[in-house]
Amino acid sequence: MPQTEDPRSQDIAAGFNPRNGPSDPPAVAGGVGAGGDAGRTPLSNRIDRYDPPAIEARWQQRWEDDGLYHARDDDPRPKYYFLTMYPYPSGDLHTGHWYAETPPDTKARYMRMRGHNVLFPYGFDAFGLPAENAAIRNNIHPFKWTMANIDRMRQQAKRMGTMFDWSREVITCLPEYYRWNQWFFLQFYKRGLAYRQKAAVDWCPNCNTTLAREQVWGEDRHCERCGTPVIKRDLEQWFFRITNYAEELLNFDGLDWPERVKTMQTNWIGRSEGATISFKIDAASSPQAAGFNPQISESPLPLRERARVRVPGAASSDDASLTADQSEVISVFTTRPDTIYGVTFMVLAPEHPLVDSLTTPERRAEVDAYIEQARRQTEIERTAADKTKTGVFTGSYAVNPYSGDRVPVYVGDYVLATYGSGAVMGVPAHDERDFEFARKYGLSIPVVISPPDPRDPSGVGVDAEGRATPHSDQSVAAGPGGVGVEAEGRATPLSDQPEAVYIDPGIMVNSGPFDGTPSVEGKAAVIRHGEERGFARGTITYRLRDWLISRQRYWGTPIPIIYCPNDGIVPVPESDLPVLLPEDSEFVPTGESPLKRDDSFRLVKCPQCGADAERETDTMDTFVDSSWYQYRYLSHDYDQAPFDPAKRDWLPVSQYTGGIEHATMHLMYFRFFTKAMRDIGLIDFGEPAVKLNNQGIILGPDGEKMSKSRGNVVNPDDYVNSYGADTFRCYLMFIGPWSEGGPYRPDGIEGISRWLNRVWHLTLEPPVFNDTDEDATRELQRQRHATVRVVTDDLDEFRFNTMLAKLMEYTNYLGRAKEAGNVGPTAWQDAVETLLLMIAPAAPHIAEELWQRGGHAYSVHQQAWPTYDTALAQSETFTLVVQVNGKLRDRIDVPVDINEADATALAFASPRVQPHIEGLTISRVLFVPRRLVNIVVL
RNA sequence: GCCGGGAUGGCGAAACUGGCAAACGCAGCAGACUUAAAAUCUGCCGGCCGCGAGGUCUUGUGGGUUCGAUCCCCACUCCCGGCACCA
Repeated sequence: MPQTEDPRSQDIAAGFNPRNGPSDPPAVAGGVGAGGDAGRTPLSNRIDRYDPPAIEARWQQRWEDDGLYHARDDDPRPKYYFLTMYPYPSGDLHTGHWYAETPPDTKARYMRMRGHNVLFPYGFDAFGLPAENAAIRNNIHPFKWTMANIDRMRQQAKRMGTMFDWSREVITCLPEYYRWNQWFFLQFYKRGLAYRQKAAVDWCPNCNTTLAREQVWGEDRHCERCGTPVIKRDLEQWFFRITNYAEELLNFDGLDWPERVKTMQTNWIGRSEGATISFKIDAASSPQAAGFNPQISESPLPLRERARVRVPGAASSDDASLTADQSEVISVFTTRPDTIYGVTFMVLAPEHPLVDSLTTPERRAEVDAYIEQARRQTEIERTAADKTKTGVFTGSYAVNPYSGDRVPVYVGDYVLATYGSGAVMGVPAHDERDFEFARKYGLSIPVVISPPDPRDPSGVGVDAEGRATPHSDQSVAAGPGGVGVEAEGRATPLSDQPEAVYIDPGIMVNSGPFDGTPSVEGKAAVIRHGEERGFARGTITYRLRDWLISRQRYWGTPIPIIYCPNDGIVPVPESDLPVLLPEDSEFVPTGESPLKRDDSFRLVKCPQCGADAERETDTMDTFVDSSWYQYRYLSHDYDQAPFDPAKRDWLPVSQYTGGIEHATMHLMYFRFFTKAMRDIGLIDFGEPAVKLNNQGIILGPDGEKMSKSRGNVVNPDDYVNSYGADTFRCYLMFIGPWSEGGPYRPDGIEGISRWLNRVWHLTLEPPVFNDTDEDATRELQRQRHATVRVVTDDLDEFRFNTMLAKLMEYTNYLGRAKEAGNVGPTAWQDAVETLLLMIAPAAPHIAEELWQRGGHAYSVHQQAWPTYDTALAQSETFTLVVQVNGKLRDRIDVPVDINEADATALAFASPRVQPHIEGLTISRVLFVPRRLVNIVVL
């Protein structure tokens, strides 16, 4: 048994004070896990006390022996694919797993009782760093470590009493699984969805690997897994082109997903509408003859490629016309084309490929030094929002294609190389960053947008009629200490220098032909103007970056690529898959993947020319594995394709559940993969899961994240051993709304335990029936129907806490009815049966036990969910609330169908109401059927 | 800074579409059972005033709408999450 294999749980249990503790021998000895047929042995000797460990072990064995939870492909009932995020096999099934998995199990069991053929599979996300770290630390092979953990966790998971269909289990580190990761990679490569590129990428110095942008978190840009701040490194890496789907990923039509997730993904994708505008380099100032390096100007701009420029309505999406001659043109992306006449400088990111060629000889030393210091800074230092903007002049000028202004070109590290085109136009009057930059370097700050409201205190340039007035005199020269590289072109006479930026919409001023145009319309007008003349175009830019999947680690899927001196990048032929991860690689804590030093893996012949070649030694991000695992569950040993197309009618996933922390990681990749699979032709739908529900995070009793180092880990085994799985399951659901999570409070579990004990005794010790009272019997029936209604609604909506509250209320009511002994025996029997059916999803073991002991046919989990009749659920009377001026004054029991006249009459007749209305004028009387009467007095 | 979500008894929480605030449970108090304890059962359990009947206040703060507001609107405080020099 797993609990005896785990020395830790024993240690902790020793100091634990359970009700059915070790010193308290079980009522029936030898029942626990004694044998597979224990559940089939009729219980002649009655267990009079509720003994969860004995009951639970027995039923778990029986269910497994019977294959009760195997989902059958040919079952005629409507299919319902219920998926819960599979766990990483860390070695211990902890409270978080219980919290993530037993409430969904409750819902899945409920759906099954509602008549669906429910597939509820489970598996293990088996590749990943911890296995490799354990290998380095303890000299255990990651495979052994992982498989041992899986064996252990599988046993622990079975104690949860879930209806997981273990016959479909998926383990991602097995070649039968990961060969399909490689197969997907090859399909993606064929279609340009997988590509290799050198880029400045995020590197975790602790995990010794690159990370995807999604896996870098927080203000300090730390590794999502280990918390270490990441650094940037220039590396050749493999990417999946998720940005191809940026626009489609913004569309959540038909998806029943939490708003929170949709919002997070929308923000993450970060769509911006604007324009790409080309500024020509002013030939007179450019060091063209000497400085141009054709290699640089011809090298692809990674930033531009990855910014997925799209042109709505344009005939061609090829932006070559804007950028063909990059040596002479700087492209910028702006969301404010309406401010184009306010440009007084340009800033290039230090990594921008034009920086070198634009730097004049006399500026060279300063620019090189600046770039060097920018490179030395960490990502966090560079992107700290409160950092002062810095930059250096390159010596070159660019020409504003709209105004003809000649503006200086700077290099500044506040411009990101990875967004837009890596260059910005500086509009200091209408952009806070540009304003700061201009102040610092003494650049002029001409106002080109005027606030629309003439009474606006900062409102300059709007006349009495609210129309804009020309602003030929708004530009101003440098502030004190300015180094002063002044834009040339138009006159910029002295005037008031704006004290603050104005970023809101307004009226375009000082903007040539656009003067007087509202800025909102001006955006389109400016773009149109530029498009007609070939130096601008409407552009949509996304913040989303392509998914970096290369990992410099051993324990992952080998990327099926060979590098040949003759043929370059050569994909491994599909017939050669899987590329097996070698088992005998040596683990040395050098921070490098063992694959790099494993010649028997690395050295191969080129599949095309036979020359000596090398394999890619990086492995794939483990998020690749989880991007499509739901398909593999359908046919986990199918060897012709990722999944057997004959099983398609399970798809897509009907209900998915998992932690909110995956909103912008797994859940983005998960959607991307399904869309890519659709485009490959494997499936005919574009979203992986119709409905999604997230659970919150269960915290330690101290309200902090559970962690071994904090010592606040709640070990489920302790509670399961003493209270039973049913109690622990229900308690986790009772704590509060499942989507909220929250601290685990160890004392609260007593209440659930008491409740299940009450259910036990209530069921097994029927009332002594006295004279049957018709009213009491009818009330019993009403309570039954009303409870079924509430519990059904609550389960439909994932409201496990209120479902359990209602069941407790019903149990309490039954307790009183039993005490009174005045209900009919048949009605009582129905009432108790219904109770067992309703607790079956949440507390499957005790329900099964009591169901059997009640003489019913096995299994309670194959019964239909109880139905209710709305009419029968309704009471014949209700409590009429009587208010005077909205204040409660009396409550009167009245028939449900009481009419207004009668209700009002009763209200006025009430002795409690009288004193509050006596001598006062009645101004109104309100009657709300089935609710109240409110008497309004003056 | 921007975008979400939230704030209700000693605690976790509930309250349908604007209609009895605090269901259900924990903790606490009192009682029954017991030689005693545990377990179990019963009752009480937001604040203030009152012997009581009852009155009065109360859902983060301040306003508003309404016969009536935990719920809708405005302003604010605090907490949590996401994003953040994204042009």
